[in-house]
Amino acid sequence: MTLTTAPRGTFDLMPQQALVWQWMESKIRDVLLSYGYGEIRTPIFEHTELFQRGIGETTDIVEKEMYTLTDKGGRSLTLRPEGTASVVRAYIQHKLYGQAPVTKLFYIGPMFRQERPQAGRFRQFHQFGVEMIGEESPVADAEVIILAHDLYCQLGLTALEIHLNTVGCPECRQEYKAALTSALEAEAEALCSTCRMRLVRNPLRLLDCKSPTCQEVISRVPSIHNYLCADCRDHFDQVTTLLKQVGVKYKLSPKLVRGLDYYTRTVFEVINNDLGAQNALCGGGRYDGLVAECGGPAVPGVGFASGIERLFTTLEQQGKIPELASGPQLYVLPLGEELTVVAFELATALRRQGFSVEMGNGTKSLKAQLKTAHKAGAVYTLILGEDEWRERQVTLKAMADGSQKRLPASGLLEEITELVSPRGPKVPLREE
RNA sequence: GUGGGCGUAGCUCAGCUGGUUAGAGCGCCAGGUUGUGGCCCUGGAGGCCGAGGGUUCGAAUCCCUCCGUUCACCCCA
Repeated sequence: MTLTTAPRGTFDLMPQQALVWQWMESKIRDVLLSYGYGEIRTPIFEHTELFQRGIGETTDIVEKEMYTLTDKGGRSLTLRPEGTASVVRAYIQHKLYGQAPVTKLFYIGPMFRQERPQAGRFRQFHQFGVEMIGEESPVADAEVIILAHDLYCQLGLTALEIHLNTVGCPECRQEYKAALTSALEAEAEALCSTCRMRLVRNPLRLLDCKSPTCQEVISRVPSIHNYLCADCRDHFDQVTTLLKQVGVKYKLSPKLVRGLDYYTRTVFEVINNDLGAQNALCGGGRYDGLVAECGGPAVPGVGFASGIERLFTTLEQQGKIPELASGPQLYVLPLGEELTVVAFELATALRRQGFSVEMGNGTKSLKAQLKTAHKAGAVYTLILGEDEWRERQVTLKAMADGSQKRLPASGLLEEITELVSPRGPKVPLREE
């Protein structure tokens, strides 16, 4: 059983689906490149410590979701559970801060978290994400949010919500945390057990607890917006102003805090409410302390990560996945075993001219082979039967309307070139 | 890690309160057309009914255990 089943929470992408993924990936790359982001490909695993330091020791990801292994040299390595830490590590390692004031990078690839799978959640899943490092202006926050918005628009998606909030800087957040804690301690009895834990360890995370009784208590608690310092207040106002300026709609979500420790000031999510319980298509925000925390200079950063499986589901729901035909241009169809060799030569010659060509099994009937060609989505079939081959001719049949005509094998290439253009590169003919 | 649903043909699923050789649709293969696909008709192949144990004269059906899967909680993409 285990031998013939992909591990829990993982899946195979079969050829038809892989076409769709290639399509999504190329769209994503097009948009990100046009916004000035360069692709970075980092290792799929890193030193465990990077994630512990970067993401935060008390986060769920680090506490219970990492795939960690010890290699033969005794090093602790971890399959990356997210992309930002690796990008920041590479940024520091390659001293990109010395090359330009602002660095704009994107990544796309698999991530790994050991959680129980459910709708929209996998153990190996795929994300793309952007990181803009070195820019502290709110313009950067706005650019990143608008990029996410525009990218989804480019893909044809509608009815998505942008949820926006700020979690302040370490200073004003500390004040807010204190206020929050004292406000909640009086009512600690009414909170759920995990929230009572959070009250001590990370009171901010308590805000988005889904338990109705907790929410009832939380609804009476002061908002972080009353505790922001002047700079954070100003920063957030400018972000919202910029979004309004370019007509990007958002919802203010004062209880949005996000689960990774590195966020400062702006945090946001893009939500698709039709996705089920795991409805975040993308999440991100500003992380002004992360680069320093990871051993680099004190430079600010902002970015987001977007789930590709969830993007796929959303595209599917909204009917935005185009037909991606994959049938061969030509289907060479020999009748009888003797002509199979001739057909094989012909198919090879056509492939070397860049045409996509499939070939039938010459021991099967014409009818059976035509059926196969039809199912494969062939545009034309080339029938190689004894009758025509006696005169060194083949029958070219258009599958769309069934029309067909005989052609001399010698002039075949010219005829075909007029009908279809090659999909692939020409292989140079070898010199005799 | 916790809880609920579901595991029957390649796929989607019937199979009532246990009762002889386990079914349908789609797909696949072949034939109806001595060399012509799509539509139609006919036939065929294909199942240790998730695995193991138990109850019973008898289990796909009832009970237990395990495995897988799915949804939800926690949390997140």
